[in-house]
Amino acid sequence: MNSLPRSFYARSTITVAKGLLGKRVVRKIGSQRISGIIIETEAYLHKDDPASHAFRRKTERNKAMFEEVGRAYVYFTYGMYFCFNVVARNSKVEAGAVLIRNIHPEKGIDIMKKNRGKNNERNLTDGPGKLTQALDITKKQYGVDLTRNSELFITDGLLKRGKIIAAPRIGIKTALDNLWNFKILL
DNA sequence: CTTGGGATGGTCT
DNA sequence: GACCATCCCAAGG
Repeated sequence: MNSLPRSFYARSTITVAKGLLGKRVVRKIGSQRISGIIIETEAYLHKDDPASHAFRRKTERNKAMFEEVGRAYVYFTYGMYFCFNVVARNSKVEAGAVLIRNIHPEKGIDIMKKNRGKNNERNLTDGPGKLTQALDITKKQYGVDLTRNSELFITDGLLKRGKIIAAPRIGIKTALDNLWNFKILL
């Protein structure tokens, strides 16, 4: 299965956030392969989104949000966890990214359990900090090109259609009337 | 099932 | 010096 092309990510951030639902995240580490189906995402925009890291200005941390679409934006948060985003925006705006919040584990479940230090399959990847732990995504993956079949990429999934639920984004205190958290019913 | 507090450190003001 | 796009565990219903 081939990676999604750059053009997939060169659309409005909200469109891409919805479009990523049902797609497959693949992590290759040596001969090991871990994968899961994306079931929850969030869109983060630019100047019109006070909850976004890119709201104020381009900085060392958020610069990926302003650079090439289809690459990974990884950041460290709460002193302990990494969050994995996909850079996505149309040509009219300067910054944007989609946070991957929840994936349904597919391949490499034993490796995920080992990476997480947990055996409970239910809590393996159902949160942005949990799935980066399970897939061993850290700042080393900052800026990785997700359109190439290398260490980390995204392909078409098996899910073609499903009902999408929009809700306020999690863990933020502003812009709560923007329903930019998206989930797909399996 | 839900709630609340602590862990922990980079980033921005 | 304050703020986090979080998670875990323990305690209560």
